[in-house]
Amino acid sequence: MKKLRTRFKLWLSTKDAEGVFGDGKWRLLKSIDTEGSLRAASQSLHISYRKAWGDLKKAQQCLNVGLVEKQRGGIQGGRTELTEQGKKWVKAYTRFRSDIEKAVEKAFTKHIRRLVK
Amino acid sequence: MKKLRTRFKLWLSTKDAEGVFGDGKWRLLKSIDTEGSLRAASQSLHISYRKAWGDLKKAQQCLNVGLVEKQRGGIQGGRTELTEQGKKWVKAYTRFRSDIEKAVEKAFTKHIRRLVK
DNA sequence: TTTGGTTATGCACCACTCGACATATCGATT
DNA sequence: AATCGATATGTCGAGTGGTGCATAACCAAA
Repeated sequence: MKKLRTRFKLWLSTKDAEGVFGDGKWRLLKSIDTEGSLRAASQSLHISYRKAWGDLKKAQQCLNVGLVEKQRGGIQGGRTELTEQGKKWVKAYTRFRSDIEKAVEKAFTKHIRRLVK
Repeated sequence: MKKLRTRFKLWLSTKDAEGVFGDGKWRLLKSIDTEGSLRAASQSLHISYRKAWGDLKKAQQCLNVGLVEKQRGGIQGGRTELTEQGKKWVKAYTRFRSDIEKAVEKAFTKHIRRLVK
């Protein structure tokens, strides 16, 4: 028997929209926070700017929350920063995700490991 | 703020293959157990027989475990039943998944709910 | 031995997602 | 006002996974 590893995906949805927030958008927000711009964040994550921009738009629209503050123009072209709300979301989701990660490992050990042996 | 719902996907992988077991294959095994055939199981789950067959093959090959016993021919055409190992997998994964489901709800309440409020 | 419903498997097509482009717009600084 | 790099947004093509045939093999019962 090959060694097994757990995998999981976690996200939030509304009645109208699937995937309004999840690991991808969480990583995006974190990256925006450290990089200071949407473009730099997308490059850092190795995803297209197009996708990053779409994801961010979707999250903000569906959650109806201002996660970031964007600015266009200027000599640096522009910037994107997390709002206080955005930072709160990152923190909360980080803890949320961490709890699940631990639970997955624990449950795997408890229920699957012995079966696989 | 729209009401949020948690979503998660759970699966197991090896170094060589992604998704050797997970919610889909778990549901498939459960359905095989109640339906008695792969065809009936796939119809019950509203997935194509083609996919069900492929999923089952992949799980058995990658886990290197005999999850089902199949029989072809006969007046009823054939049948597919879970082996003891298959039943053990279903039970173990059921408990595994249930633990995660509870953890997700709990963590959501703890970390996200108040933020959304 | 004919039949019928299932397992077995390849292949073409389809829907969906994402990435790559192509532009357009913005605006503080020079 | 000219510049420069980021935001904003549509589109088209590639990759992926699933569906829908098509077809073969199987075999207990009639």
